[in-house]
Order: sequence, then structure tokens, then C-alpha cells
Amino acid sequence: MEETLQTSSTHNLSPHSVLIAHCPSRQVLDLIADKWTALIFALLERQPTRFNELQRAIEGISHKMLTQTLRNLEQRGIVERKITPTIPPAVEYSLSSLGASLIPLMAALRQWAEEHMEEVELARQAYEEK
Amino acid sequence: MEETLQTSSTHNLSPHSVLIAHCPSRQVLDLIADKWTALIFALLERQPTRFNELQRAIEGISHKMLTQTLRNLEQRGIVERKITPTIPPAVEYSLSSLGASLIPLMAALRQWAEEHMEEVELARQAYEEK
DNA sequence: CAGTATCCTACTGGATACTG
DNA sequence: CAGTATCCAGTAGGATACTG
Repeated sequence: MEETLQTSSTHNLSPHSVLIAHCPSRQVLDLIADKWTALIFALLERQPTRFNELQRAIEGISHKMLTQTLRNLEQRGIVERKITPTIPPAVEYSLSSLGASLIPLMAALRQWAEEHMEEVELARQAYEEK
Repeated sequence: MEETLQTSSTHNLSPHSVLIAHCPSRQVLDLIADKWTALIFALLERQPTRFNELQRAIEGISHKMLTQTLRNLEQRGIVERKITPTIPPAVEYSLSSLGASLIPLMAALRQWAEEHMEEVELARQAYEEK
């Protein structure tokens, strides 16, 4: 379902509003082009996942950063949080439909990184020898 | 001393996975899922661009961060730097073929951000009223 | 114009402790 | 288990000045 969005009439020659510092799209970009977002997606795109399971799966993320990133994503309607009031409580994070529309993109980011890591590493080494 | 982990093989994830902290792909992901990379691509995907033109076009980026990000991308073989030794010197940045393979991905990131900024903004406001 | 270096502040983000 | 709050150390990153 695409938005019948009246395209930004503000800049004819500059359709990249994301280049404008104060444009809301810049904040959205900062959210999705984030250090941890693509990794969280790697888990959530498969199935709803609990907090501690996320932290265990994503090596190197701290409790604080996971909380913070999840909260940001939830706040922006990309991630949903469901509490089951058992004791102790079980909280599951999942992707909203908005979030689901990002799955291919986030997967492509991870995939590119994994597929080109050798190439990039070789370039880095070659650069050093200059 | 550190984990010689076999443990995470419980997931059916690739051993060379961005989920592994020390995996080179993680660094690659950090490079491309970066605050400024997608914006630099917005310019370079069109044509080779000079340093100052980049800084003028990308609102909010500082001299230092632009230098740093360009150097990182160059170092990893994604961006190329061509010096024309005129006076004053003219330096043009462009995408390598490796970098060019990222164009669709970076464009998709920007596009998603721009297309969903209202939706995200509405979610953010709705969240606050709770 | 392009790049490097320095200084210095502000914030990121980790470790820890505590609540429900 | 999930979440919040606090402290604080390290560093990201802006402003500035200087070279070629």
C-alpha cells in the first residue's frame, strides 16, 4: 500500500530531501542506517524475539544500546512490543507492517557486507602499503 | 581468554555472519550503514564530485566528518580519489566499481526514508501520547 | 581548493546496581 | 526476565588554524 504522497514540491532540482539537515527524512535515515538496526532485523524478520535472546544473538551489543535502539524503533512504528504478563514477564519484539517493508533492504545490507568482506579487506591492506 | 566460541552455532546462521562481533563483515556493515555514507552516495552516484561541492550539498556534515568518511570509503575500495594537480589542486571523488554495486542499496535507503517520513513522524507523535 | 592537525566539549555507550 | 537509572570514561565530532 503506497502512500498517495504529493511529492515534495519544495525542491525541484533536489529531490533528495534527505540531504537537507532538518528534514524529517534525515532522522529516519539515521534510524535505519544505524549500527544495530540491520542486526536486530536479522532476528526479528524470522520471528518475534525476546529481549535477552536478541542480546545473546547480537554479539557485542550492550544492554543499554539494545534497549535504546529497540525503543527508538518502537517509537517510530517499525517494531512492536508485546508483553505477556506472566511471572517473570515475557516481552516479545516483532516487526510491524511498516518494519516488514524494510526487510529486503536490511537483508541486502547484511548480505552485501558478508559477500564483500574479503574484497574490502584486501582493499584495506592494499591501501596501507602506500 | 576471550570466547573461542563454538556456542553460537546453535543458530542456523552462517559462521561468517554480521552477528559475530569480530567478523570482518561487521566492520563492512558499520561502514555502509553509516550516518553519512548514503548521503555521499546521493552525490557520487551521479557524477564525480569535488570535496567542497560534497560538503555544500550535504547539509550538516562537517569538514572533519566528510574527510574521515571519504577516507574510510576510499581505504576500503568503495570510493576513488583522483587528483588533478592544477593550482589550486582539484580533487574528484567517484565510486569504484565495488562502490557502484552499492548504488541501488544506498538509493533504496534514502528513498525509504523519504517515502516514510510522515508515517514515522505520526508514529512518533502517537507514541508520545501514551 | 584540499587536507591535516590540534584543541576541547558533549555525548555515546559500557558497567553496574536496583525495581517490578 | 525486562526495564530504568546512574555514573563515568572514552571518543566522536565541531571549531579553528595552518600547509601546500
